[in-house]
Amino acid sequence: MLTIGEFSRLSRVSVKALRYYDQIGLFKPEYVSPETGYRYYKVGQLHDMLLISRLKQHQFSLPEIARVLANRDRNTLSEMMQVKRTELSRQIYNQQRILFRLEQDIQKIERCENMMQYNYLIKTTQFQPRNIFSVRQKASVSDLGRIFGDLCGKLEKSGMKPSGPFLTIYHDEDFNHECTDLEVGAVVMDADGVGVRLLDPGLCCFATHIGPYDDFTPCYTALGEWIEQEGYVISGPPVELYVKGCENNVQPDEYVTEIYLPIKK
Amino acid sequence: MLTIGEFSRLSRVSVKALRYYDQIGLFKPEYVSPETGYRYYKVGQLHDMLLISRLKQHQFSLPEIARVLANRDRNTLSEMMQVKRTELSRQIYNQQRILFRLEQDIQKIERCENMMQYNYLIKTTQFQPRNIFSVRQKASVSDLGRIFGDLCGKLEKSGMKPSGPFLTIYHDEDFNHECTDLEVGAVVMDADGVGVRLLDPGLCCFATHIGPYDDFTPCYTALGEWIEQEGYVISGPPVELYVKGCENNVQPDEYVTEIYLPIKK
DNA sequence: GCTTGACTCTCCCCTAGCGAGAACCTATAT
DNA sequence: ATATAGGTTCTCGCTAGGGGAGAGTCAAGC
Repeated sequence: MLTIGEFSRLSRVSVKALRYYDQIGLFKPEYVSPETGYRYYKVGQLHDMLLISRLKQHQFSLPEIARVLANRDRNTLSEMMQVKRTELSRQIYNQQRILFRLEQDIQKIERCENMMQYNYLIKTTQFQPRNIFSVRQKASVSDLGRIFGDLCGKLEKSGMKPSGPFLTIYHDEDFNHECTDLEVGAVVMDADGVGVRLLDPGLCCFATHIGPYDDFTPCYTALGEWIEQEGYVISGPPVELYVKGCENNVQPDEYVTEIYLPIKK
Repeated sequence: MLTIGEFSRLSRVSVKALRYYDQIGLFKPEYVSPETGYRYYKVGQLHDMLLISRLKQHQFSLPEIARVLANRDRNTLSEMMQVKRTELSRQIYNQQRILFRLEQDIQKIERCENMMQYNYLIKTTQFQPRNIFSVRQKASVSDLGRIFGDLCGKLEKSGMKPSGPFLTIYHDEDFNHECTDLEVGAVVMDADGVGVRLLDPGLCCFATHIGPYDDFTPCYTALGEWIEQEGYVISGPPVELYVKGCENNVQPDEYVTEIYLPIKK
């Protein structure tokens, strides 16, 4: 039998982690002295620990590891590894995008520009009623691309063709990046189909944003300031209208997006 | 004045986060009603929040953001952004390595091999006394590369040339990936220099590991099992001897490493 | 004035452990 | 047999908030 320290050295897992795994029931020592509380492991347990730390290296969460340990067939494991792979490569993609934007901001600072400066134009307009074909669901903002893919599939199946830009409506009251109440859609001509609805008309202010889709937050901020200045109040969920996007074969730097906020006095 | 929900919508920051920032003193609402505890923000605060969420997008920690807000000169910010950039690109590199290893394991599973199988050979030997030139410090395992760089610099300055492989001794009793007591060194001939010391001789068992440096854990496990089988006890810190590494111009797949554990009956 | 629904508050638990501190246990040396 | 060193135990606080419960508050409509 090995003490926790000996087991830690052989398994290259910290004592803290071993205690924690015991506590949550993921991996228990062979024997715990009832008097002293000391944990004792046997050498044969090293193999299981090896699997656990391998999975941890692959960025499995502890509940996921527990699931692997519970049903030790090859299929479950293989499936979960595939999922991890896509998850991990998406993470890397995101990190790379973050790095790119960080470098852009570094350059801005070195050119003594304001990091937060953006090009936008705020105007007010009477929002025209438009027919939109849309799906609404709770999802993460980073899933928007996938949701648009689904939407295009549904559009095609319904036989409709978009006659105007794609758009997103943010229905949630308090914004949450991970899980927000999204409605994504496209402006269509034909109104006699499933899922088509009229976008509420009314007074709006909107900002025109030129550039990639990375971050529209400054537009929202500017709109908020403008609304207060002019003495209006927000009266509905914001709408993002992708006037010129990748589907128009233009570079991200030339994307045009309009961000609408319904307002009233 | 805006309620927390309105401010959340305009700044695209969750209500939870806003409350948390208030709690830790990072970003406080303009006014808090003493009776109801309701938080009220003013529109002008949106700009500061914009900076905060931008820094958060760049993966700044909240204490780091607080430091930026405390001294708002361009130099501090620029410096911290540079640091973040190197940090982030290192993270991406690590993620890519993880992904690569994950994919290797997926292939192993698909070929119905055991994910944990490794090639190693366990032998016992009388460890010869060797002169080593070494530095000892507490550091993270992932810093080993850097520490070896330092060591090479010091070696050159001292005029000594390594006559044998590089090595690492793990002095910590309980292993900790982030901060462990490492001694890295190289075997040298000349004994009359600073920092040169004799490696303790004695009975050892060792495993020869062939392949990249990703993970020696299975070797430690195998050594532990062998030691128990043969009725020995570990009597000192483990030593990793990089017999054939990148300095010998061989591919990672052909690296040879010997992992020693001092033992006694 | 009252109701109602939307909004907000605080409090507690969750991630995957690390770090520090106080108290207890074990093994070696005398 | 005991002193000492060093390993081991426990608990609390920390990251950066998310999720949910239960209760109080605000504003609009009747």
